[in-house]
Amino acid sequence: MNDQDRRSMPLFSISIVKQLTELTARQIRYYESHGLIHPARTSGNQRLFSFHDVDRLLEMKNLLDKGVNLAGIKQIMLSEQSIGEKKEEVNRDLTDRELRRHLKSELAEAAIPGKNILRRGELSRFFH
DNA sequence: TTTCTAACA
DNA sequence: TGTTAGCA
Repeated sequence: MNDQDRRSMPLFSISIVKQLTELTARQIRYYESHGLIHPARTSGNQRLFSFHDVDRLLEMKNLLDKGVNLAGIKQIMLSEQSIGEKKEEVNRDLTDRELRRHLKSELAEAAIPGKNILRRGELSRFFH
């Protein structure tokens, strides 16, 4: 089993996620209804969150504390997804120089206190 | 007992 | 977003 499988493994009930993220159940469900997270479901229709879901929620919480609204968060999360895809796509056949150019344009596109994304480590190694 | 959906004095 | 109602 690889890291991706582990990160996307549905493990936590909403009560656990509430404690981990300090968000209310109402908020967590609301964000799901807006497509920001995609928790799995038990046979009884109860949500099961993965590390990946929790991670996204934590990032959203940080943005919320910085005054970003739901619409802004949606864009950030979406652009972060495209960054991940771009990274894989780019790592295959482009030079390091071009990789940086792509990532910077993505961040500029996000046009947000992108420091949050950088601080999480995902991209920090590309900006020394 | 906990979570779910829907709806609003 | 909070909160409540009625289920599963």
